[in-house]
Amino acid sequence: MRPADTVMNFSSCGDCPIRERAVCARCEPDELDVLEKIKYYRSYEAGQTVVWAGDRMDFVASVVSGIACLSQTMEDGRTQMVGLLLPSDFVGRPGRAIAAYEVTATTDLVMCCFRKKPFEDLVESTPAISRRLLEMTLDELDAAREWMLLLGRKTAREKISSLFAIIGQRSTPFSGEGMRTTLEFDLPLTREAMGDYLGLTIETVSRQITALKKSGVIELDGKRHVRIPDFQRLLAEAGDDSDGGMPS
Amino acid sequence: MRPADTVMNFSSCGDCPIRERAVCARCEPDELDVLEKIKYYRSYEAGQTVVWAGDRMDFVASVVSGIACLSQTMEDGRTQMVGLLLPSDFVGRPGRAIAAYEVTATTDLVMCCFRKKPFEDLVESTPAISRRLLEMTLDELDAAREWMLLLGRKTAREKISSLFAIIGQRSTPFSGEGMRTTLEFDLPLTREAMGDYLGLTIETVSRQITALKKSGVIELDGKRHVRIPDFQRLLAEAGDDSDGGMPS
DNA sequence: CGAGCGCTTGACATAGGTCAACTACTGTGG
DNA sequence: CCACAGTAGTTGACCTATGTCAAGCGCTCG
Repeated sequence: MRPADTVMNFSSCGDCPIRERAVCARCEPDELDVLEKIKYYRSYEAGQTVVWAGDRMDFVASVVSGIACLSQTMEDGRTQMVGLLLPSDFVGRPGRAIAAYEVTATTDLVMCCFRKKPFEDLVESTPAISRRLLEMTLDELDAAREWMLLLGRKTAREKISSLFAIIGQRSTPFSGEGMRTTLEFDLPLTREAMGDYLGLTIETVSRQITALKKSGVIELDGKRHVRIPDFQRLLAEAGDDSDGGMPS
Repeated sequence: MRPADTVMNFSSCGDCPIRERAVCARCEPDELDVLEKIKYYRSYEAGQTVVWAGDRMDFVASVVSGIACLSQTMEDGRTQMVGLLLPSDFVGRPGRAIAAYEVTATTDLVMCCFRKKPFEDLVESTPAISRRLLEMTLDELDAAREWMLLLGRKTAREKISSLFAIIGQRSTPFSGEGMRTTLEFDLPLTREAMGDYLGLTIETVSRQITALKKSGVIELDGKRHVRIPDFQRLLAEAGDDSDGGMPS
């Protein structure tokens, strides 16, 4: 089975949908020209594995569209997601040849890949890239630490609420109009992926979603479509001090 | 009460004990000269708070000696440690004015501080610093993700074993001689700090330590001194695939 | 139609949390 | 030197949130 032939209705970095937020966001036109030369696109179908932990990884990449998961697995099969990669997020570590985590496509996925060696050289020579990379890495570190609080100290109900708050906020991109009170989105994750992300079993995920529905915090339309009638209420359930858990 | 007057038996960057690993590790002598001008030392006693979450923070710093903890607290008081800062680790985020986490001195602590604005300018103008900072941030991100697996999926016994494995390895600095089978160190953390780090209560920490002692995985001398007769056995108890949980 | 997958629900088990008592130190003041 | 109080840690009894195991539903695909 071949990678999905995702429609790509753009051709050059200038029209790229993640131009403003990806690792190349700060590049000047001449720097983009250099990037163009070493970049190529790859598509994956939902469910496919992009890289296995321990594999040699000869590229780094930006997520262009779709969602990818970064996860870690213990010998006995317990797994923990350690990152949820949305469009513009960066995959791979410059300077490391072997992938530390498994990367899987959760939905159909398009990535903009750069061959590793040339990209590493560019990081060294192009401050616009290395600065942006540092900034993005610091953001990821903050997100990871936020997640540590969730994993270590929150209850199952708070965990689910937090996840919905994050997905809700990120899937209503820059609707700057303050915090809209009502919100609607499709869950891009299976119950199992949610469990792996939250450190819960699939059954607990299911039960807590049902419970949140019963108390009116969320409304479901089918299994995947979620409506949040009162976003502040959701944040309260998440145990968050009103910022939805995404420090910037 | 004033900060502890810790003995500092070095005076310039050239003799600094963390010269090889800190954010300044890659600097040339002339670059160090610039750093010298904006640096100053601060000491804290065990237990003191270095910065409160939400406070304005006008410096960034390297830990020179002692141990600091980074932690996050929810409104109702639940707290989670999100970082254990050992000598050479970096504190603060360039580009951010407000501290996102609380920083406390767990032992007596000496930090090499840089005023924030001049340091940020240096990061922009000195590739040796920005590169090292990126590298250190990526390492921290890896450590945070390793910790997410621990918090989300490990049992209490595995958590304690993992913590001991990490402290054990880091406190036997570069004894390159492979993995010595036996190992000995002092715990720099109270039971409470361990609980906050591992997402456990103090009682569970205590019980699991007792249990590990009973099964002969560890030996105690007083409350704080730990001896590991068989390090491989400890790693096995930690559920780690033999690397002690510190990817580099 | 049957198989398989994603999800839900129930009954039950248990790891870890909670509450409370107790020990062992350590420092303070009389 | 002796209370004394305060801090750090341990242990026990009990409780509950979450995991485990098992059954079943409602899709979609072949």
